[in-house]
Amino acid sequence: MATRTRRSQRRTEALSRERIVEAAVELLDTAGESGLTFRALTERLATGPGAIYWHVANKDELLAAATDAVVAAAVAVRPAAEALPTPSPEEPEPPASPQDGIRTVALGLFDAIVRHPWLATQLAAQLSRSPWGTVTPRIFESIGQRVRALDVPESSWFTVASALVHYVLGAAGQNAVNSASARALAPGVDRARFLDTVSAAWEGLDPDEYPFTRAVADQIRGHDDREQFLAGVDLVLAGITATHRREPRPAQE
Amino acid sequence: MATRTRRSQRRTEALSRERIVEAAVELLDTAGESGLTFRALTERLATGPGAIYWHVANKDELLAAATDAVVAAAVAVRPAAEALPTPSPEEPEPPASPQDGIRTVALGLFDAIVRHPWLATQLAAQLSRSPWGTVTPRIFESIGQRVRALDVPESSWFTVASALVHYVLGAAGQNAVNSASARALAPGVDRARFLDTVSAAWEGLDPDEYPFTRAVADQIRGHDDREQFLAGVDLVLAGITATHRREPRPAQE
DNA sequence: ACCTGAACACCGTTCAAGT
DNA sequence: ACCTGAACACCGTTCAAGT
Repeated sequence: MATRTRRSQRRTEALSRERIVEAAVELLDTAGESGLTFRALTERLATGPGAIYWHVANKDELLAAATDAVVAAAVAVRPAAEALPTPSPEEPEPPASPQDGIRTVALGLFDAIVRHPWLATQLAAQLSRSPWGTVTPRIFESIGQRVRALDVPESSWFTVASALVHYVLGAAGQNAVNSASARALAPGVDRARFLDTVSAAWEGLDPDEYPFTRAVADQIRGHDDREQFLAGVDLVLAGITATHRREPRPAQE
Repeated sequence: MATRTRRSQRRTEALSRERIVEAAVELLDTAGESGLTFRALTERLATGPGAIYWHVANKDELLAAATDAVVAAAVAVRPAAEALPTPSPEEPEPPASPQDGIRTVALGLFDAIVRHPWLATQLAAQLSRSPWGTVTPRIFESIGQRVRALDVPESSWFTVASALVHYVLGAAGQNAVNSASARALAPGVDRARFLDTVSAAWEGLDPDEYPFTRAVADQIRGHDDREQFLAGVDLVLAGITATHRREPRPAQE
């Protein structure tokens, strides 16, 4: 169907790395990870594979660029909820707490993964392939700046920021795709029915091997992904304040 | 080189799903994710592709099975450090705290990812593709059983266990592969030099955009992955006990 | 400097045919 | 029931050739 859709409509705009990455993200969003091929890309951009390879080294680099673009947009969000020191010095809104800032950044990443389900896998791949890339520092910095504003000794900045980033990525990665896979697996089925399916599957597990999972199976039914994600963030935040109190409690070995 | 290594040595053993998965894990360990192909697999098993497809539906299922096998072994570890109620009722060792149990399970997964770097990406892929698969319940159950032993109200079991699992997967995924990529990227370079490279790269970032990352760049130099991973686990554990105290503190909206 | 498009090596998967 | 292996469709990547 749609036999050879010629997309020569706007051959006007010159090809650029930016346009290629943009097309890649669109392709990933609409067709999934397996949908991003150089063939599909050339058709969409009305060009040949050689043209793409002029701007991008290979597919890995393209995936990294797509991931970075989406992450950059996600962590750069400075919503109304969080009032950072504004460029315009007038109207000094009451600055939000660093905790709220962290919640905001975390939710930004969470929502980004919901919008772009492929991000979960790509994030893991990117972070593991090159921690010195652009993706890691971007996320780390965004969280870290808020950690600095917390009451944490400088010697623990790295550990605390890392813990937060790790939780956010782990949770966003798993939680968020639930909603996506609910859509993907059964297009007509809504979220509630999807959760019912998972819940039922868990209740069907072996009672001897999976007592806990079975016990909480019904808690999954009504739960809200974002709410639970935030509850986890708060848990980590509570751990930070509990661990790094005013009085420097020496580690009692 | 090694022109057509015939592996007909032990054509004796019959092919089985188990042997295939085992070979797949070995291939992933030695040759990386891109090294696992049906061609390499058929050569290693001295068979044809059709034989493999008789036991395994497709590559995705094979990857899922390989992931599950490694995870099962990782969370099943019951080291001497943690004394669960033993099958043999004599010699009742002092039972370890649930916190220690959680640390043990977390470290087990951490170490598994260090030994099998491909696990980080696969875990993200597997968890996102099918939360109703075997991998998620396995990890969830292992952590959850220890959560139940903590002083947490039942209504929070699901949230608390999820938070722990998310941190562990996020942290293990990112942290662990650092050591692997250090080896992969520069075979002769040891870990200390690798950390130096990352640290130097972070120090070279834009001072305006990355003040925090630059500030902690030198903290990365001497840090121990496992130690930091455990510090994060303790942070979450501290948050759990701080949030769920004896006196049921009503949420003051 | 930027783009074209045929060509190549390789991959996952299928299937008629064997035992 | 289990295995063989040729064949197919498709993929990432290259490169001589154009402008």
